[in-house]
Amino acid sequence: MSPRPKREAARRGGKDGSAAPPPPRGGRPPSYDPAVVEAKWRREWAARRTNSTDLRGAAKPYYNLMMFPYPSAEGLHVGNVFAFVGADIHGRVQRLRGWDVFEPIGFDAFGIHSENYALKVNQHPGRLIPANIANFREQLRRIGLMVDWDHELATTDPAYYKWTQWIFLQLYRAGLAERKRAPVNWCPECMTVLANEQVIDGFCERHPSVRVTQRLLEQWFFTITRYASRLLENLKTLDWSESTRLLQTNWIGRSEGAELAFTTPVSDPIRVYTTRPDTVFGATYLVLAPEHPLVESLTAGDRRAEVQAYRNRVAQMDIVSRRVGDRQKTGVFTGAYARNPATGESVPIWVADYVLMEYGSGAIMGVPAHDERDFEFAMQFGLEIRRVVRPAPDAPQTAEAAADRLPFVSWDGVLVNSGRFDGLPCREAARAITAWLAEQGLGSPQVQYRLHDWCISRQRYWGPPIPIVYCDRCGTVPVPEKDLPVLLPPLEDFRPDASGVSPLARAQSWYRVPCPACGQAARRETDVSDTFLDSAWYFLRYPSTEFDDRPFDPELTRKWLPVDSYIGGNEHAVLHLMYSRFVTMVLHDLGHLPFEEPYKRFRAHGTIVKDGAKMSKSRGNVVIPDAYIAKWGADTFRMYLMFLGPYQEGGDFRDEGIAGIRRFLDKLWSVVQAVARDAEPDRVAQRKLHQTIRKVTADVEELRYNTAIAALMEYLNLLRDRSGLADGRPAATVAPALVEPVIVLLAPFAPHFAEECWERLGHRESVFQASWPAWDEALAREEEVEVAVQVNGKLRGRLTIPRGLSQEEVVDRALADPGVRRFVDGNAVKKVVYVPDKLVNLVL
RNA sequence: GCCCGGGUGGCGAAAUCGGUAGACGCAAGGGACUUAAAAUCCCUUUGGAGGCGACUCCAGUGCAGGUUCGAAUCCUGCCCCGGGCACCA
Repeated sequence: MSPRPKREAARRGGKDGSAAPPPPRGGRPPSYDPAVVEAKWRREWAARRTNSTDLRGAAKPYYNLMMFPYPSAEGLHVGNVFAFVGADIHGRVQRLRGWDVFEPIGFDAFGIHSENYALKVNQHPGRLIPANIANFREQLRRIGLMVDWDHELATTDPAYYKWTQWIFLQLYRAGLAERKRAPVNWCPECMTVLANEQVIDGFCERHPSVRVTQRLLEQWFFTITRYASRLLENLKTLDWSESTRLLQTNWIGRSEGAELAFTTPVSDPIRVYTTRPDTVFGATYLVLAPEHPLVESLTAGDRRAEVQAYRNRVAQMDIVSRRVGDRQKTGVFTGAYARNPATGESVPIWVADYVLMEYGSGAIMGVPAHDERDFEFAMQFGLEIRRVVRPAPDAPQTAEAAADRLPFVSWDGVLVNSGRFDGLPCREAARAITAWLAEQGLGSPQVQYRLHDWCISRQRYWGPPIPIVYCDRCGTVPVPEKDLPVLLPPLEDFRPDASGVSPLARAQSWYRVPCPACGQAARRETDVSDTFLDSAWYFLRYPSTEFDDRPFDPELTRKWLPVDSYIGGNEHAVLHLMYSRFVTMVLHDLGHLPFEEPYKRFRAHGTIVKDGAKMSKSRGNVVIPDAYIAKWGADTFRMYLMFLGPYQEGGDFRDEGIAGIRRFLDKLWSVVQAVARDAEPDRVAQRKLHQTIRKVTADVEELRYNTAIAALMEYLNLLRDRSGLADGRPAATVAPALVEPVIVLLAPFAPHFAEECWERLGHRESVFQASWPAWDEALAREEEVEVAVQVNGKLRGRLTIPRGLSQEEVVDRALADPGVRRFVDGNAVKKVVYVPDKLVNLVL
């Protein structure tokens, strides 16, 4: 890499004399040295406080948020860089357009990832995490983000998690935090609870030979299900990536149906939820989930042993393998019967684990003729299969209808064997039957959601303690707000053990406290809360990091929130985004926030693969950003990441490709050196410049960074051709007006490079004080256009014509073209299709 | 199984409203400069056929059909890849 000659820097008034480059060779323009330029501008930005936002004084606030990283020991991943750079470009564009942009960052430093890593390297997370954060901070600085470091935060900071605990208390007081018994995955080898994602086909992900078991533990839940319909409805009003909206919609999983009552002589009626009340005449049995509370009282004396054995077996199975869908059906008959509310017949009651207690009422009616699973179950146990729907005669002839085989599950059918409802189409019948049963008090329409309550308890060490105290006299007592934060004690031994309770349960001196209500000896909650609670509100904290007496300042919050732009990965589409929406809604309902949706606009970025394959350590194809930045410079790396594919889809990182971006910057650099005040502005280049401004403006708006960069390259190629720089004419010069706007357009992508060029072009202020260039439609307009000539839809020639020529004139000229005439060949033109200034099609 | 997204040159990709397919970049080949190399610059580059040549023709956007003056783009059916959900009644 050839350094820039001193002479050149001195002539241009550059202040940077620190490097001592060798003299230039062969009179070629001095080349660009990113190491020098980038170090210089990092210093300048810090010294001039270029990226610090005046939160109180801002006239046009714009909150540009990116998903804060988990500070791993490995350091910044290329996926992080891709995400942050894309968001940073958006922020910088908005700034150039005159907004006061606030671009904060922080660290999501609590959680099982950090803790497991700490266990692996046998170090305390309390010492590990600050080192990781320091490393991340340095890496983030090096990629040139416009981050306002005055507002950095870390979720592990007591000044932060004090307010995470405060939020728990708000939910608790609002009755939205409940303690209940729930099953968890337990790995006997790790001696810890596993998330569902850590269980692979029933085995522990870290111990492939160890079967995961199920344990029942008392846990804290936030009842997010009460917000299901609101979370769903609001989605329609948000400016979010469609893909993200869909993921959330499916996750909430709304379905419409009915709850029907099957009465029994020995217990309360059994309520079942069904989306197909039209098939109730075909319900030939009932199934209860093994955990269903009525199983006990229903089971006949001689069936007890068998039913109990079955329930025990299921209880021991891990949650994940129980839910594998293609497993053979199992079940056991209770010996009891219930009355089908439609037919009045007695149907047998079974217990089977294909019915889940968490959904609906934990009981279903078995309609084997019209449900895949029920069909399979009935075949397995020889239960009656009664057809009550036939394919509708006028319905579309689908494969299913044509085969006319059971189970027939389509809605496109008419009822049979259903008494007075025979002949009704399914949809109509569903309504009519629900209404009929409702009259008798045996049913009602019902909406169900698949969304589950949010379990926030973690039997782990590395998280914020849940601020609750248990007292024998007063029961569950919240820690008073004045006593927050409940500090996480610095336990040396934070290893989980076989007991299944948090390591904090071994810290007697910590958990033994007087009850806040009565003063008697009591015991702290020893579980910590889920990391997703930390990240559910961090965007509220950024503007208010200076305050230790409030989580978020009302005035600043009103001014800066909700977030104007949030860019992040779809891997957080459901959990993080759903939880932060929920927490925001609750805080709004409690009067703490003036808005109920946290993110006005959300865009999901894509993922980067390497050489066509997913990056992984075992494949050895992980891109380490530092190495590329050291070799090519941060600006080149940033731009390459944005160039390799559409931002919202991701792309394929290939080592060979990055050189092209560097060549582009090198060429632009030499063009900047050739700028001369007195140079003639070239009309053709000027037109292309205005077209480029127009295109880049439109592209960055939609995050189409790859095509924006392509447009800049195209312009540079033309400018070099027009000015004679391409063929190395030593005396070639370029007018400033043809270069300066390009530096501004480029600045969001390559901020250090643009600053340096801007300064060399004679500007004192940062390029980010400039404003986004405007284009002039008149100057951008082409006077001559090329029109395609088709004969019968096939391209037969091209015409260059003045813009706006009439159809007749274009047809005349087309027919005069010998290449076109050959194909017309004396035939009459029957029809002409003319798209002005674009295309003419002669139909013979 | 269900719900999304995608399939375009040797490669990453463009084509924004149904209107000239392959912009931009990489790689490759050829050339210029150089004692030489690197770097740089220029030219060629979808496949096939024809012509000394400027060029011309045919085919072509996963596959098979359809709608249209005209389809990468819209419709129907199918194949493949990626992601999400997954016994949710």
